[in-house]
Amino acid sequence: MANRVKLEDVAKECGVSPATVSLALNDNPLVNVETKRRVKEAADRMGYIPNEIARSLVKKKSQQLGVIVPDILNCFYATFVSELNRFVQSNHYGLTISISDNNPDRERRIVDELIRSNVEGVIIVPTNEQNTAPLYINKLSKLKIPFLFAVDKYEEIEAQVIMSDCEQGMYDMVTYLIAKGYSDIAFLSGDTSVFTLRARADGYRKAMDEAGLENKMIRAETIDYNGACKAIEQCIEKNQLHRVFVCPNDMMALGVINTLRNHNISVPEQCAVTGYDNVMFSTISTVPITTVEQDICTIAQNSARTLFDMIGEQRENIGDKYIKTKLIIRESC
Amino acid sequence: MANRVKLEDVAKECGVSPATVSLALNDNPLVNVETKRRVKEAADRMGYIPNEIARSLVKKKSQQLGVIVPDILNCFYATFVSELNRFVQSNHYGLTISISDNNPDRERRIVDELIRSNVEGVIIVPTNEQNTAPLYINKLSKLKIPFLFAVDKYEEIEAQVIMSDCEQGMYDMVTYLIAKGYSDIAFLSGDTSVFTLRARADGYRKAMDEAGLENKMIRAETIDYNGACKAIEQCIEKNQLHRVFVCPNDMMALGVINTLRNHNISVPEQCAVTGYDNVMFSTISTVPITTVEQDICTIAQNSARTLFDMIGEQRENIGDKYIKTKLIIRESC
DNA sequence: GTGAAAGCGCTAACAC
DNA sequence: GTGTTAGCGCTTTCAC
Repeated sequence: MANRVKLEDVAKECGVSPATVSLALNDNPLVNVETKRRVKEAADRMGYIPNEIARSLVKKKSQQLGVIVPDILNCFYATFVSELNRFVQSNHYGLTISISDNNPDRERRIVDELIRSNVEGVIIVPTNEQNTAPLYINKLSKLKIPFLFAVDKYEEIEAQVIMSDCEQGMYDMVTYLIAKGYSDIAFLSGDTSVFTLRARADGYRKAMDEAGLENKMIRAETIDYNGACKAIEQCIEKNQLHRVFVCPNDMMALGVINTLRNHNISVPEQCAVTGYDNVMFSTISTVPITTVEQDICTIAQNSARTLFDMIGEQRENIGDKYIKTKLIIRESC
Repeated sequence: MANRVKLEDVAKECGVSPATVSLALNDNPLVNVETKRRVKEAADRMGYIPNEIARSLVKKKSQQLGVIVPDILNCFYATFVSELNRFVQSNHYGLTISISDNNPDRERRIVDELIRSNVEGVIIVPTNEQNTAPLYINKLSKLKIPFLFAVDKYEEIEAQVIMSDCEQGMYDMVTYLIAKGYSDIAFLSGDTSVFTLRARADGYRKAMDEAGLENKMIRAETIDYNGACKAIEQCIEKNQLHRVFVCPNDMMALGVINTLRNHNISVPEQCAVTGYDNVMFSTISTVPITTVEQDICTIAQNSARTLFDMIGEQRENIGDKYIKTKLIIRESC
């Protein structure tokens, strides 16, 4: 970062003032075409690279957005970030990607860092931990830095949210299963402190209740692949299998399928299984998994667009958005 | 970014100069303890947040590193980024994560952006495309911005590289298979323009040659799940199955296993299968996959440490590092 | 111990 | 059309 060619050097080389160089390089129409050409040629030849830091300082605009995700190893979040990145880039903004490691405290510190580095807006994908009233909300509001929550939400917090309508998605799934003639439908649940998960359970209950069927909740220790495997092992031991196992995510569905198959229980013939999210795993399973797709691209694009709107118009909350989900029917049920 | 509390405001509030506030807040021992306390209290009370952009400008240090990965959806790269992030953070640096979408041109543009934003060093995970002599190398060198390649490399380029010893890893795997008594061992290959992939094929050949066994290369159109499925379907059609299918990555191994099982060919009894990388998929398969683990954590940490060294000591290339791999034996062979 | 002053590299009025 | 000037918010000599 030392001894770079700067505006002044180019100016001297061309025998004009730094101001003219600045205007020329920014294609200001006021500058004479010939001068512009000369300046640009010189800048190019001298290997001039503008210093964005200096530029940001004077413009009071960093041209950067921040996004915080709990975990980049989770395909779901990774897809979100990937889409968001594309969209933000195409709007000539930069995206600062931060990882909270599912730690609310780390999330808070990241917000601080983002503020210090002058991002113009922040998209927060909540951790899967309870977080009643993060103080950073106040900080961001006070500084008038637009922000919103995406993919999931902290229920107690009043703020713009953009996420899937997970309850409806699960309702659609269970309704479909019932229409197909199934009635012994169990739901693999887990820690209910996470909003989206509770929403999925609610969707299941609603559909079952409406059909007059009995709710059958199976509690997994963890809501992941291993948790599902263990839960099903127990069902098998106790000889309490159900005709359908509805899972709140695809990883669990995969765990259920693999465990059943390893016990020579055929899917979908003896037991049907469904997932949620439509991540890559759901196609890669030995039996492709019927699932509910969250339109993560739309969520990402909507988040970015909304944030840009908030930045431009100083508009605050424009009302939560719940993005429609889509039933993906494959062979596991 | 407007109307924030700044150093000057805190100075006025405390009746001292901005210089003193700056020193106090940075815990300079020259400042009187009592003054320091007063200043800190005021800064805190007034909600002062330092402006990193201004600070970077004057210090000529951005306190940021940049990393470029081809694709954040790939678990492998995601793990790398995740680890790198942790390590960089703990060194009080920020990490700018950029995604090249496997596009050399985009990679070049990102390097430009990183330079403009004054990162102090860059870690590049190459795209899977040929890239004989990216010009950005010269740019970075000329500006004395330390950089290195990690995970994979562009063969034609002279630069610091940190990656797994993939050839040795595959050699170990095939040697193990041979020792186990297998002899009809086929290798699923694909596009050989990628260095790491060619290295794996080389490791296979070396081990087979040494044992005096016949090389059996099967060419897949793409080196992913679907490519592997198709390739195996063809083998089955032509009735050309082999006793062992060695795959250059876990996704392909999974494709092979699922395809075989869907044709009621048992793994590992009738056909054994091996993977490479030890990503999550390899445990999640119906038959846990025997694979070669790339120690991605070590690669990430080594990359960061080396880059920090280069930044600190203006040291250039310190010789390539090839990280040892590890054979992970599971049930697929 | 503290303050005054200069300046990091750039932009944006306002002159000319 | 182009140059002059005054900062953006902070750090860092160097006086006092």
